[in-house]
Amino acid sequence: MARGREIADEPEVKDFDFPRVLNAIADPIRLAIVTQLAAAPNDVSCGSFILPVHPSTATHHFTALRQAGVIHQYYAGTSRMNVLRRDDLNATFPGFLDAVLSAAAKTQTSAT
Amino acid sequence: MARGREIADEPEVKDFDFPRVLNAIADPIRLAIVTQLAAAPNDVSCGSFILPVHPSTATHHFTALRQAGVIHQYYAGTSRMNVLRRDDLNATFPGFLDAVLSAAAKTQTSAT
DNA sequence: GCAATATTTTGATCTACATCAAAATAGACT
DNA sequence: AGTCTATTTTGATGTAGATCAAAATATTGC
Repeated sequence: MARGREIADEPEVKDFDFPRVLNAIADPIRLAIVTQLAAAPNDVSCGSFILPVHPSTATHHFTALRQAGVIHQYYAGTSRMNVLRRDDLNATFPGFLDAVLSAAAKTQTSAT
Repeated sequence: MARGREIADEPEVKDFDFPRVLNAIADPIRLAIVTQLAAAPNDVSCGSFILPVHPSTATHHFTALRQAGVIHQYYAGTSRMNVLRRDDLNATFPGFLDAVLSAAAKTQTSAT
């Protein structure tokens, strides 16, 4: 325990809003975050993503994903770790995440 | 024939760009257009959609959907008809359209 | 050709948000 | 406490795009 404090503004599953989720992943940078996170075997710290933007801009994108319910974040030491909310998304929007990931893999994201 | 002229800026299937498709349907008005179109038994004229925006704004949204490859448009008399490019989308992004439609049906679009 | 209907184009405005830089904060370690 | 690393917050800027109103265009039917 005490692995790290939770961030409080993640929506519960019952409050998931589909347009908001769509808007969150529609941004190329954020789609890159989601695909890199989905491909990683473990949780990923913010700084480990390969993104073509300034760290402060990346924070903004992580916040958008988190507040839409796409990712979960927690502190681990000085790093902030990111987890894809696969089960929550699958339960609420069946098939959506998988379809997005396979579609994104097909087209060049160009935001790496 | 001469059922109506085609509009020339619709992308071919091979040129489909997933981030662009995502961005197209991420707008609440455009998502409403897609869901209403998917639910309709026949092709739908622009004026038949129930949308909370000015007609000239609707035109802008139809253009975004068309240029992303989500819809096909053709003239029929004084009306412009809209068709969802189901087969093209399914072929390129398998499962994506169905997942979006069922997810959109679950959450209130609020843009009707 | 003229009128009526449907849609688009143009022009203008306004807001959302993606971006960066610099300063501030948080935790780990010595 | 002080330093180092990681990330966020604040502040400022710039641009994309959502919106409406008014004028223009297209097609049908008289």
